Amino acid sequence: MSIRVAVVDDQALVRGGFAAVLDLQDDIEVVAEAGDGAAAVEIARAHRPDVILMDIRMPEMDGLTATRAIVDSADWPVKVLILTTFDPDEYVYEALRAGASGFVLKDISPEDLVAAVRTLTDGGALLAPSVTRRLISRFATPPTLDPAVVARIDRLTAREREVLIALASGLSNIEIAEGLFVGAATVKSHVSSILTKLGLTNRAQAVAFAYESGMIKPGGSDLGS
Amino acid sequence: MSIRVAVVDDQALVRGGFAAVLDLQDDIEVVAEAGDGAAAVEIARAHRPDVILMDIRMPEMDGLTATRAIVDSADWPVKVLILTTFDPDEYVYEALRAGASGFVLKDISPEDLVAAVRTLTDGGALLAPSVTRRLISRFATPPTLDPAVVARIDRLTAREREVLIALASGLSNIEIAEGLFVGAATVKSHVSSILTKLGLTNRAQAVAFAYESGMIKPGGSDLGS
DNA sequence: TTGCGGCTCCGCCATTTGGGGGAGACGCAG
DNA sequence: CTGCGTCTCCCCCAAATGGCGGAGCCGCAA
Repeated sequence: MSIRVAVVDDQALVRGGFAAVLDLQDDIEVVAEAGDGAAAVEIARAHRPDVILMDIRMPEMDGLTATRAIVDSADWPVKVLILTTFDPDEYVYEALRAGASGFVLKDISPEDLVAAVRTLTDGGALLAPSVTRRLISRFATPPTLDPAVVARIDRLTAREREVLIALASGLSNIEIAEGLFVGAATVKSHVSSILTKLGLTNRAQAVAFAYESGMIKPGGSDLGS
Repeated sequence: MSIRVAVVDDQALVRGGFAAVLDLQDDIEVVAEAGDGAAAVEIARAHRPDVILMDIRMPEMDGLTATRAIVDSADWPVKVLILTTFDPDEYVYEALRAGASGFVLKDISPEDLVAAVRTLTDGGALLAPSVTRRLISRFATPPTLDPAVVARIDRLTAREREVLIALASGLSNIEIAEGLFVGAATVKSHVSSILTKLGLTNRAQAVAFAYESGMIKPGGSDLGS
C-alpha cells in the first residue's frame, strides 16, 4: 500500500514540483492538490491522504488555519508537513500547536523531502535544523531571564526563599511555621520582608511572583487532587 | 579547516566505529576519544573540539552530567550530539536542558551521522524523528488535561472564573470589585464560592490553582517590573 | 573587638480575609 | 407559573494577614 500524499500550495509551479518529486517514488502517490486552505480542507476530507504538504502563506485561508481545521476534524491518522520559504519563528510554534508533524524549508533536497514523508508516515516528526534549534532553545532555557526579576530574587535570603515557596503552595503562616519548625511570628517576619523586598503588598501577589519568576513551575503541586 | 570531533563512549568498539565513519570524511577529523564523562570533560578542555559525540550511559560520570559540565564551562563554540541506544523520554529533556544540540539513536546510518555533525557545526540542531515527535507533543499539548482539575474548573460560573483570574493576579477583593464594577461584598461572595467549589481554604491556594490548572500561564503578568 | 546581616521571636494595631447566614432581582427550563 | 441557578449585596464575627517597631542570638568580616 503506497503512501497517499496531498500537496497544498498557492503556486501551481511549486505544487507541481513537489508532486513530481514524490510521484517518482514507487511507494508514494500524490492523490490531490489544492491552491488554498479552504480547498485543502475539502480535498483532505475527500481523499483522506496520509500526509499533507502544506504551505503557510496562501490566499483566503492560510496553511496554519487549514492545518488546525484538518487535524481537529480528521477521523483518520493524517500528518501535516509544513513547507515554508523562510523559517519565521512565530509560525513554528503556531504550526506545531495546530497539529503539524513537521516543519521544513522549501529548499529541502528531493531526497530529504521523500525521507521526511516516510518519517511522518512511520509516526515520526521532522523539523528543519534551524527550527529544531529554536524549539530546543525555547524548551531548554528557563522562561525567566528577566534581570530585574532575578535581581529581586537574589535580594531574598535563603530562608526567605524557603518561606516563599512554602507560601506559594498555599500554606498559611502557621502551617509554614510548623513545616520549618519555627514560631508563627518568625514566619510573619519573613513574609513581611519578602513582600517588602519584592515590592508586593499581599501573599497572593507573592504566589503569582513565585510562578511568574520560575521559582515554582506548574506541575509541581498536586492541588489536592 | 576541517571539523574537529571528539567521540565519547564507554565501549571502545562503538567509539572506534563512529570515529572510523567520521574520519572517512575529508572535512571531519576525530581529534580525541574518551571512555567516561570525566575523561570527556578533560579532552574537551584539551582539544576544544567543534562537536562531541556523547553517549549517555557511562561509568563514573554519565553523559548528561559531562555535557552540562562541558557546555557550562566552555569558552569556545562546542556542540554536543547525544548518542543513545534507546530513546528514553526522561533523558531527552534533561539532555536538551544540559545544552545538547542533538539527540540521535545509535542505529543512525553513517551518512546521517555525518550529515548530523555538519548540521551541528552549521549552527543547526538535530533530533531523531521519534524524539522530535515527543518534543513537539510536549510542546504543543496544553499542560493540563487532568480531568479532575478540569471538572473542578467547570463547576465555576463564568463570573467566578473572572474573579479567580483577577484574584490570581494578586488583586485584593476591593480592587477586583472596582475592576468588575461591583460591590466588595459581591466579590467576597464569589471568592467564597470559588474556594468552596475548588476545595481550597485561602486565596493563596486559589492563585496556585489558577497556575497549576493552566487557567493562567506564566508570562501573562508583569509583576510590576 | 566592633559592626553587620540573618534568623529567631515579641507586642500592638488596622485591615483583610473567610465562613455563616440571608435577601432581592433576573433569566431560563420545566 | 414555579422552581432553580446566577449575580448582586447585606449582616455579623472570628481568624488571618500585613505593617510597625523592637529584641536577643549567632556567625562572619572588617
